[in-house]
Amino acid sequence: MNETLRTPKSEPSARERLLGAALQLVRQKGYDATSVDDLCRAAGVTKGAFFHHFASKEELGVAATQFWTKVTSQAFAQADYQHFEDPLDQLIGYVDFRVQLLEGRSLPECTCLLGTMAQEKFESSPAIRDACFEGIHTHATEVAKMIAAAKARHAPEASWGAESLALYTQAVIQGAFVLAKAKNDVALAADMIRHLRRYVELLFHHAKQD
Amino acid sequence: MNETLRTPKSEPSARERLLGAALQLVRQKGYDATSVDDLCRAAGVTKGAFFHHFASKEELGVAATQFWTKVTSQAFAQADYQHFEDPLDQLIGYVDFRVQLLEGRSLPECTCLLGTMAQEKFESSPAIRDACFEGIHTHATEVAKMIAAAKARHAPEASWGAESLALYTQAVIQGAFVLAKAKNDVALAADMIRHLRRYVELLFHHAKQD
DNA sequence: TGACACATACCAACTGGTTGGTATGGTTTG
DNA sequence: CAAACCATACCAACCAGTTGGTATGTGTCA
Repeated sequence: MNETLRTPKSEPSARERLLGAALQLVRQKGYDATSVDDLCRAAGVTKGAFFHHFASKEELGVAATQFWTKVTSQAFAQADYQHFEDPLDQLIGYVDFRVQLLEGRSLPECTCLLGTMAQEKFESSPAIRDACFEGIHTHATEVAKMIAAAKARHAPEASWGAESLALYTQAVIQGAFVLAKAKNDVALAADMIRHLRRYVELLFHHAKQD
Repeated sequence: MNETLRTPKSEPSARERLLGAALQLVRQKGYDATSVDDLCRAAGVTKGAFFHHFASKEELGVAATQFWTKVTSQAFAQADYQHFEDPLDQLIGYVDFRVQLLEGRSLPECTCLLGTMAQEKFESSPAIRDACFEGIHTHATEVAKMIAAAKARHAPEASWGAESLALYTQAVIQGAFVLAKAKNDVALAADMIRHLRRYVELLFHHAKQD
């Protein structure tokens, strides 16, 4: 809870190194296949340090989702599309940004920790499942704000809901990752997200023509 | 290779029982978390039988994807939408059918083995990854046939490709499963797939208005 | 027809290695 | 000093895979 209170400027603490290793390894190998020893090795700490900071592997899993949400939300907060005036431009800009995030990255680097862990642990660990959904929901809420504003301005009578569409954007992105992993081809994910872009455009064009 | 040559009418062989158990358990607990002992217990056979039929756990994983593809493709072949005359009606009917498949089912029962395994093993097992994509690709090709026919009749000038859209339908469905698992709510998946339905409608309505 | 050869299907018990987790002791820091 | 931090050594449970064996065919040839 009192994170990063100890090392103001120096290198990250063991806890943060473990969390960083978790973001990498879990996306690469999956949660179950990533052992505590793997995490300790990658973080350069021992098992004693691990269980000093986390009561269990599951607790690290939950903490990793929160760490992920913190790190990624910072990246989105600094993206260019945030400065667009028209919320519809912001929304389209967000979708394009999601495509940009794929460029030059390998699959483990550009895919989502939350979707990976949720898919694997939804039954066996409610704590991790809920933590994953909370992270997704947090992000989707930000997207829903843009959508709600764009809807108010451009399509106030539309039948679809802003939150539902926001969740849909996340579903498409998660599904794009699944298919990209299966084909072992990041470009496939970009192709899928471009369909999402077209859908958003059609939703608003369609509304305008009403 | 010479499957079910031995028991013409009686109960399924150990091999098929193991594959059936794999469809259930892997969707429920994931591939790594499903041990060989788990599979043997569920199938009512011993470990010796397991390794008589499969050289390794990975080989069972590959066989399970093929078994899954066989079973599910039969279900789609018998669905009502196949008899619709207009290929666009078929396509919409297919999407609606995917929603129907969710009703009254728990998450492990209605989600896709291929997406689950691909997400988990895409890095650690190329054999399983490729087998998953083959299954997805096989199904997507069937969907692409409907889309291509619908496009030829209703939107011949459309800029999007039939195969790309077919893959997109699968991406949406996979992503819907991921989010549904995270929220632990099958209804969310149905909501996502209804967005897909709207997208398809917009694509063809839009083309008609050109 | 009967006997031998061989393959398939399956089982119980075991093995070496890995797993998440613990017990304990030492070191740094406020 | 006391608390936070971290290392070493260790454990019982579990893992995929192996072993040596039995039971039941199935094809072949005298």
